[in-house]
Amino acid sequence: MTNKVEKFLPQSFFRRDTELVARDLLGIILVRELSNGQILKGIIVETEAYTADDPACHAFRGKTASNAALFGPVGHAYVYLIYGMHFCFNVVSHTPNQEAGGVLIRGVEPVEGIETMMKNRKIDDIKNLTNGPGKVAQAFGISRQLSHHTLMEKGPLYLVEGEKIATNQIVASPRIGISKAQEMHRRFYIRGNPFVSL
DNA sequence: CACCCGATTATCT
DNA sequence: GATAATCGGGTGT
Repeated sequence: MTNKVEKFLPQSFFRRDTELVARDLLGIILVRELSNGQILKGIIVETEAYTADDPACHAFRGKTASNAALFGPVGHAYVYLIYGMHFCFNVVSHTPNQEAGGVLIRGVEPVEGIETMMKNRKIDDIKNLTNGPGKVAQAFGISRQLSHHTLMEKGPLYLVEGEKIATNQIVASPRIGISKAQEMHRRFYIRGNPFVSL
């Protein structure tokens, strides 16, 4: 009869090497609280790490108005519009001696609020519901309004602890859709999980 | 299933 | 004017 208490992630979790955070975010629960009080939850199953010294990172050419969140406090959200029509959600995380960095959330396994996610996505097929960064954002109702927002406390969008993923179940591979630094293996996913994008 | 391509717009060159 | 950390629909095998 023990109540399962949601444990938030401390700032120290995000103030570490971005690649390590990307690995450790696998298995973490993403929680969305809609304005009507409805809760959406999903387990993070696919991530990508981007650091300021990486040519593929939005922060590589320095701070601008659009990538400012990447330079802001760790444990907050960085949301941007891609290809004029999709939002992508990142978790700001980097070591104290780096000025910027973040982890792109590419895939989650839906846990709660699946009906609402299907409505948001205007599809009925669970396999295509949240297996891609734009799909996650659409299913969870994440737009740029949530950029800069903290993910470390109760609110419209936050992260809580989940099941620990064994190291031997984590696969590293090249990142998707980038034209630079394709040789770096900074995409991580849970082996065999059906909500991994590729 | 694989491959190709158009949609749509903020941001930077 | 070109590009972009994507998606989904179309065509052909």
